[in-house]
Amino acid sequence: MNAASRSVSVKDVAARAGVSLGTVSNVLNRPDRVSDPTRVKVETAMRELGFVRNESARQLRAGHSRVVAYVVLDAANPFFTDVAQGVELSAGLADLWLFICNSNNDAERERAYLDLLQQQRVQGILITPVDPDAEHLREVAGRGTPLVVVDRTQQGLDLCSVAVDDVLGGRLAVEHLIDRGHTQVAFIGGPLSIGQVRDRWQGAQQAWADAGLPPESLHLITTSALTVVEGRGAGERLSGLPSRRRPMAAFCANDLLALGLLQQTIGSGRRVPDDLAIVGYDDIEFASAAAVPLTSVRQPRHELGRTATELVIDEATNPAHTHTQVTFTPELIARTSTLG
Amino acid sequence: MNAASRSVSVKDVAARAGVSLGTVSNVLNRPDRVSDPTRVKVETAMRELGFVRNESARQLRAGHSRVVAYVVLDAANPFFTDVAQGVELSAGLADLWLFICNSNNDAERERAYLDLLQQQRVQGILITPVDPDAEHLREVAGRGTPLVVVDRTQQGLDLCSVAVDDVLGGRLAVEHLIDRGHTQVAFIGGPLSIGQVRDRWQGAQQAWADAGLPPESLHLITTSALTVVEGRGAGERLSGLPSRRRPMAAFCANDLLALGLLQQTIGSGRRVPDDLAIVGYDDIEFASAAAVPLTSVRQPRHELGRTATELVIDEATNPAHTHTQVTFTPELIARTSTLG
DNA sequence: TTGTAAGCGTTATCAC
DNA sequence: GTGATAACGCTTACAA
Repeated sequence: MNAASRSVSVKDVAARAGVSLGTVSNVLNRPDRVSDPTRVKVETAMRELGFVRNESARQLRAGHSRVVAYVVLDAANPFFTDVAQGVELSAGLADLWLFICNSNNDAERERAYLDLLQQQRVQGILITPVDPDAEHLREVAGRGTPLVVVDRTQQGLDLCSVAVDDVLGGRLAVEHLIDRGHTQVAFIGGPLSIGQVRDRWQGAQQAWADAGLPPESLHLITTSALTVVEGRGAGERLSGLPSRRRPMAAFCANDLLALGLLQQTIGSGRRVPDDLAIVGYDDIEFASAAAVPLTSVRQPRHELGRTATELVIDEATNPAHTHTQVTFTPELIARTSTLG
Repeated sequence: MNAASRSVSVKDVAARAGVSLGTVSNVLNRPDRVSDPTRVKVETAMRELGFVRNESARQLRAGHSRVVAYVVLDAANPFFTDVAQGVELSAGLADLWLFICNSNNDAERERAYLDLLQQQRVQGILITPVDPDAEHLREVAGRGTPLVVVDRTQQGLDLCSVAVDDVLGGRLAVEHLIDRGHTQVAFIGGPLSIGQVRDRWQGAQQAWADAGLPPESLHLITTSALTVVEGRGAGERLSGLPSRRRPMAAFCANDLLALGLLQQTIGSGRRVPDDLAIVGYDDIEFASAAAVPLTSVRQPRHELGRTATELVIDEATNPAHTHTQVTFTPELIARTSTLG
């Protein structure tokens, strides 16, 4: 029971039990090949000494680990933890354990985690990358660690990916607002260096053009991050516009922005959706639980996680694996924030 | 570049560079002892072969890893991801990397993760346990893996812990409501098997008794989980009470409950705080961003994470380490949901 | 049924 | 400055 002591090895257990080291290993790995009395002796010794198998040695021998890792952009965004839940579920079925790593939107940290995980020889890496085109993602896969990009499609065919059609998602959101009769709409999101934001904005523009509406009545309001605070800021900018030109509807690039916008709108005495209709994106749990339940574009979060896990396992175990790009279809969930 | 091929070892690099294996190791660990031309040759070989250090072998040799893990109760609760952020920050300073594991409030999963992490010989484990008195927590520490309990105080002195005084937190919340003139208050939370909930409820009762108010006017409304959905359910039960006996104020055991209650209250046409004052607990970001900014009891989340990390590092590296129980003081943040 | 020994990839010690 | 070698703890043939 002394934390400072060297850790107990199979050799120590063998000595204590008065058997050879191979027998101890047999107790651990093929208990049926060991006689009952011997087995009991060994198990007793293990308990008495507080033996804990050394996974490094095990893995060094076996050549692979029982872990998959998911490197997320932002652990505080419920969207990613929901995807992670999907991963956990299907990883568990394959007897794999999940470690979540937070890159915090920092390319340096992302790289460092990727290096560490490769060195650990994890079974596979799932990642929502800062930059899906970064060379080092391809290197990882090339060096033998299966890797799947989550929430971004890959243009190349040299990596697996699971994603949602964000252009379509943007379309759905704006078509819905057009259906509700809006002719002045704000798109709120940014920075545009984030691919997801770019795609949703593009979809919004397409829907707008298809409806024959003039481009200048679809307003772009960029933010510096996809957070609640930025959403409130965008609301203030919106309020500042002269009422003639002020959009009566907003499509936010994610739900955190939409929740911030919602709060600022209600807080300044205006009503949702009467004074401002709001559409979010992701359909996180807080969206339906908002003071005014939020219309949002739903992504199949658990399925993203599940599919990504299946792909990474296939890449790890199936010699005939071919890289696959899976795209899911988003769905608009209409609630009070646009329906009144 | 073939994912199926055996992974490249120092031996392969040595062969390719035409040097001995020891020299390759020197390039990696003491580059100053190697002549420039040799170093360049070796580095080139590494690049060409796509060499990735094997952490298992490294760790087997070194005896310890560069990882700390934080086992959380619920990865989807922003409170825990905020604590995790504090951990990441200070772990980074010690050149340690953080893996987040989600027990999902399941004692079985918690155990399995603890086993895996011990086997991995991680530098230390931080954990918000399902049951802080569980024997296996003590066993972990006893077997040599430093372990710190986060967000629960330990009665025994045989483990490190960092926590917030939840009894005091409960007091602060209810004293605030008493100050605002309330004489009928509901405590909403559960299940009471969760220690945090028990402590907050106890603090609430103490404040109530100290003010000389009758126990029957402090209503206990238990929930089956600390979630938004349960908060809405509690709101419905509250609405169902005859108006004479209906409390005009509620103290929720965490912010997720409070947000659910807030939504249900506003959604059913009542006003906050005029018809119902609400106090939450944790002060997560969504609290201040709610439609009615939420009065909440703030816990120093980042500091919890930071301190826990420092303790676990001390336990791992300082032979004179003594187990320490750190308790932080919570703080009431008064906002519109009680102030009007 | 049990014991012996080789080897996984790395690092560090010691000769050269 | 460089190269051979032992050791870390475990698993698995194979020998007894």
